[in-house]
Amino acid sequence: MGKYHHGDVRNVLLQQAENILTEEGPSGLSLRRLARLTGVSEAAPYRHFDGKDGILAAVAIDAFERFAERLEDVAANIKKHEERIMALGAAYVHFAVDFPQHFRLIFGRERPPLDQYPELREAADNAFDVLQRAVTSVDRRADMTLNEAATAYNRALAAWSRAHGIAMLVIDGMIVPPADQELDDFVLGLLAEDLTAPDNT
Amino acid sequence: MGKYHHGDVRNVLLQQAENILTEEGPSGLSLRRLARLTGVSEAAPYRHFDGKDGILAAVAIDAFERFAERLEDVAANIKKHEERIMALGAAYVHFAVDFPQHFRLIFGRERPPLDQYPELREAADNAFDVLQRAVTSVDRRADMTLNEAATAYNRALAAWSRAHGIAMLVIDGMIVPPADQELDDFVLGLLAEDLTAPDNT
DNA sequence: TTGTTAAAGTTAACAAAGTTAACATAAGAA
DNA sequence: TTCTTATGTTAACTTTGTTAACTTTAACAA
Repeated sequence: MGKYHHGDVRNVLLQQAENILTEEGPSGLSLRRLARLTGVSEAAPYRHFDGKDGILAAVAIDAFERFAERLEDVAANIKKHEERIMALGAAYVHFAVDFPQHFRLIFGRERPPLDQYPELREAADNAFDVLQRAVTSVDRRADMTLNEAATAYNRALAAWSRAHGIAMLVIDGMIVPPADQELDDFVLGLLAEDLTAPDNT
Repeated sequence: MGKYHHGDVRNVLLQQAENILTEEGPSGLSLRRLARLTGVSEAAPYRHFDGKDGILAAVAIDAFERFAERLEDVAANIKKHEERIMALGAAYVHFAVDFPQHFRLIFGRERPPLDQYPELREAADNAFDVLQRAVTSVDRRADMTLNEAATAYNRALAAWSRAHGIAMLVIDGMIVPPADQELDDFVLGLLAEDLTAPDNT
């Protein structure tokens, strides 16, 4: 009775998986439910994916690519180094807020192990390379001292971890961005805080 | 045949749950397995906890308390305000590294909803209060202007999110602290980075 | 002491999930 | 055409969360 070989099952499954993820997160994504929604038998997904982790990996690859795209867009359009770092941080958080479940998937425990999915590892590495390059591009001069290079690296880590922390806490609802302010401005303000400076005004 | 009322089942279950969590994370924690390990029937845990979420909540409460204790210890022993913020950040990350699964539990999606477990909410609020107080204590003067208060708040958020980001990325293996440096020093260095400063040395 | 009751166990069952095995069909190569 | 492979299907097995129904123990009132 079922239509065999309608040729698009893999894509339909993936799209449905996206939908479920977006609405309910990885925990709501059950293979059987996915199959039912797609109108296919409950074992069919196994013909196209390596079990549940396989599907999650595929979705995560997609998410990484979208993430990297966004960051690249921002990085490409801003010439000044300091500004670019900041804008990247804002874009990082903005992505998390726009696609919280995707963000959680690519950074959380539900993400399938990178070692088992080479394409996933590639997608992840690519996304972080975009960050790394954009943050350190100006600083990576041939005549850098070791010390300077280390400092540039540290700045990259600092920028990254700050953005990441804000992103996590915001999508977890532990930090609530003020309603009367653009999200990006709020983030830029937090990124710019200097904890070593004396606290006047 | 089974010994009835040996009186300590709840505690034993909780301790075993701790063990499993520490070793395998929340996903490895199955109620039935827990019961088997404890040497009790598979439905017994339901007499002591409100299902799986109930057990997770109990473990999370414990984790929050340990977390808050650590932070309080640090905060109490450092008088200078700037130093205290930094030390708190380091302690925050240190806790995450020492108890990654606990940290993930109290901040991740596996944590049962706070609204359904008042004691859990209380434990969470308490932990964050410790942070908030320690970071803003000096700044919360009666004669503060609105602007000054807002700035103090922002500094608290900035410190928190930075520490949180570092913690997350380190326990996820995306940032690897240098082996030749104390973890605390590494964290302090990252916290102190000022992204707005020009990048010399 | 006895009888009652509530707490703390138990077994047995249900539904849902991931997964695999065994079988069926369609498409395309030989 | 026939054979092979990719793609489906159904049916089973295992584990898990959960609940219902029953049993035992401890505590306590009479």
